[in-house]
Amino acid sequence: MDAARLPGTSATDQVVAHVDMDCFYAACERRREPALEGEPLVVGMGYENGEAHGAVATASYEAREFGVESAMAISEALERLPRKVEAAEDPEMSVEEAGYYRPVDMDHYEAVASEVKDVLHDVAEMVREVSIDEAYLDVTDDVSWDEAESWADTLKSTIESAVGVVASVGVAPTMSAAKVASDYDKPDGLVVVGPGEVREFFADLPVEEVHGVGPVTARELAALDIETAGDLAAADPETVAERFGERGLEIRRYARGEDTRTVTPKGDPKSLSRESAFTDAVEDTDQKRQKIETLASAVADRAHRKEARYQTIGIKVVEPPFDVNTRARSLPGPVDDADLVESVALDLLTEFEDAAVRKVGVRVSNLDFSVGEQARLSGFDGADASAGDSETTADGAAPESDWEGQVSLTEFGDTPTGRDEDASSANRDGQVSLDDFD
DNA sequence: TCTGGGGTCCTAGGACCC
DNA sequence: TCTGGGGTCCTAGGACCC
Repeated sequence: MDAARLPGTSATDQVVAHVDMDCFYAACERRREPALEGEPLVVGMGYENGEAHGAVATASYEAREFGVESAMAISEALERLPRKVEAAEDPEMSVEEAGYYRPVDMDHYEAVASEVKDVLHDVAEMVREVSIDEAYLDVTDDVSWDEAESWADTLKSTIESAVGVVASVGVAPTMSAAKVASDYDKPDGLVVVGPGEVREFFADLPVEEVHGVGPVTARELAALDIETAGDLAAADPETVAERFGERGLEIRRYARGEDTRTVTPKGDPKSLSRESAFTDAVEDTDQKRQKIETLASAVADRAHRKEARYQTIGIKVVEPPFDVNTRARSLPGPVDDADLVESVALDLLTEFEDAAVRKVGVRVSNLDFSVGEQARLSGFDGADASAGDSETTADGAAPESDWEGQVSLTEFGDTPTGRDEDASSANRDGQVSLDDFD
């Protein structure tokens, strides 16, 4: 709480910039296809040229004029904004009232994003990359409040000339205010909110603008007559806490301009997943199993490339209309084993054998980035190869290798208490067999 | 003619331990 | 036999973000 904010170390002393690329996917498409400049442009996820499935990932501002919005079904977007080619062939349609559609091409966007990130790392020591098109910069030591606006303007020009895409930038004393500021005057925005101006800046904004307030919370807040960020800032903390818990107090603090978070680099991921939707709901077991197998192998492959081992394997099954089910199973210790991901995922799927399913996903979590090379390099000589306390192993036996050269799972009981018994029972014959997980 | 896919964090209840 | 508290881990679901 406030006690943690000692004088002189308060997070409100920061100068934080939030950089948010405008319509990033669309901007990337235009960069390599300049004819799209100024035209209504929709980039669709799960979209293929000429098809109508998928959803809108990004709509250019010109496309938004036609009512096309992010996350909208492509089929609906097409009703509001037909494809240019079709409009050209149909005398009933006006080419003026049509637009261009492109499928998402993540590899390309990643490449452009890395050019942007290079610029950001050039101008700031501390950068937190939030997503492909968004980052926070801590420039406290380099930029005074007097210089903030011209500094941000220079940054915007640099990005545009070096990379060819446009960013909106917000500068504020806190991360939450900087984020709102970057969004305030989009596109091509530049908003500086000085220290002491944050509360006033928030006051009249709709409460949904506060980071962490989504549709559900906004609706519940409205029922309490809290409709602006100013209302939330002034709300009775006990009422908010009672209704929304700790999260409620947090969004209230954000609305008050109180945000003690500091800009730190993004750490290792907590989970990795892949999911995929069927064109129509599917009941056929083989189709479901096949998709799970594909996703399992993709997830395992990604984890392997990232040198992440995982202790929990899970699936997600979405039943129509949007009934999300998740199932997960934890292993006695972290593994890197594609076959195991597949067999556990398929086993978890059996519960949904008869269900109509519109989408499935596979996820690995409880990730461990620390042990992989150590286990290999240490040669299983009894050194602590895990992040946990191997000396607390129940039987005190020396580590032994099991299948695929991994350290015996008994070594990975992750707490000194309680878990070792589970681990050794899964390992009763001194070897881990796949049967233990099936 | 029905909405991608990739994440994070929080909460609640049960199991289990001391 | 009944009664207590503190703590961790696990699973499942939900809200939110981009």
